[in-house]
Amino acid sequence: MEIGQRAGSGRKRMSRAEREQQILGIAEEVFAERGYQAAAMDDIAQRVGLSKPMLYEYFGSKEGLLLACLERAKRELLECTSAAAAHAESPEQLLHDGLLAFFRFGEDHKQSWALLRNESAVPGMELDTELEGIRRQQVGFTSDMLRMSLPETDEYRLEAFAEAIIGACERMALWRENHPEVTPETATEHLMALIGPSLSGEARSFS
Amino acid sequence: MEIGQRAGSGRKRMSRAEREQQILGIAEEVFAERGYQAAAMDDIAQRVGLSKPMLYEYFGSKEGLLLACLERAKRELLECTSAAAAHAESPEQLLHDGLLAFFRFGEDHKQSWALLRNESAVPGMELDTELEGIRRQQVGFTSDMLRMSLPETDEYRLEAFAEAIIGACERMALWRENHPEVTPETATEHLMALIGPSLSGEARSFS
DNA sequence: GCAAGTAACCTACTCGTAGTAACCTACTGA
DNA sequence: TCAGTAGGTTACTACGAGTAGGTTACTTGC
Repeated sequence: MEIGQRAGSGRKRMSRAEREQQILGIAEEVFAERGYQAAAMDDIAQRVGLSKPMLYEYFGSKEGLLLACLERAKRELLECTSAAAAHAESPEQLLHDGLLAFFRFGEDHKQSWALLRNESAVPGMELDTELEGIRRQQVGFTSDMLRMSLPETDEYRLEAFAEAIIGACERMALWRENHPEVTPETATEHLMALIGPSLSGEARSFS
Repeated sequence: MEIGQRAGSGRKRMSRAEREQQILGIAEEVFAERGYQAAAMDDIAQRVGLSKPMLYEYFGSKEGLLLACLERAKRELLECTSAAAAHAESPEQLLHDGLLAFFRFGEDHKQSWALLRNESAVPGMELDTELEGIRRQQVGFTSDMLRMSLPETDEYRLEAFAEAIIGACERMALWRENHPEVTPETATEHLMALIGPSLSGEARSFS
């Protein structure tokens, strides 16, 4: 069957961990700039300077590769926001700093953000366990911040609030893309104006 | 080249408009149950009882077909919410009724909702003009509701609030899928508790 | 009633890309 | 020095989006 075999001759061999990180970086780049569908595995492999089957060896499938990228990006985002909120001095400022860090993340890590904003472009089930775990962490982290402001509130409502706030953030981040004049500071200020009042004082009940 | 040609013999011919609606219905079904990627044009065509090229004749591409489905679903959603809000008697109730209608939509139109919740699964640019137009309408409609509660507020902030609230709704609707015990009424109550306070009285400013 | 025109529809392809089988080679350590 | 293995390859298959080019059935003017 005449199989040629000179291709890898001059190339550098890397350890699994090294390659994994290198691939993730390049894949994030390609996914971010072309979108999930249009990004071809062959293309990614070529940019890495490797052949396609290696990508499958490392990540199992195209979806698996995307998932790994998303996971890394999400973790980064979570780290940014929680780090920023670490030195807050009041519950209110805690939330404020977290929001601000979130909006700044989009500007400081354009590539990761481009990936995350299209997250749902992942094809089949987004019920990936690993990813869901990080999502839970986000919600948990947000709930924790809220608990400072609303100590008497039941957990269920806290979680609902957390989901709502995360959703609001995501959508506002998207909105900001069409309105470059809206700075992270302004966006944060708007959001604080919307949800701030309910956090200072008892949340009222409408039934 | 021996081209066969008995396939359409017993089938009904339909006018363009008729077929279009029929195709949209079935495509929505297939997209909703399998997701965008996994849905095959051949499969949709077969269920319609038509051959694939006709789908391309009518909608240009797979993405075009999805877009048409989304458009219809979004219009339905907008109609539901605006109809529900029509008989409200106070600004507060206006918002309440709109939110409630939104959450109920997910239960009453499961199929359309399944489509909308995966909206971003549309591959390339989601900058489709038609779709963007409907999105603007949603934001506009929400802004209008808010304007009743916050007559003195500048338009920019109203739009920001609208985007944030829509985002919060979407995310809470997703959250509800993992928590079937949360009724539309409860979800609405949570959201009203979160954003209600800032709508009654002057929105404060954090700087 | 019968062309001529057109709207609706078909079969049979091409082509790109995800994923796989089967094989190779450089480095490691006993 | 050579067995074992981690890292790598080429050359496929499978499948689905999109297309070229032809056919059937309905409509309309004469």
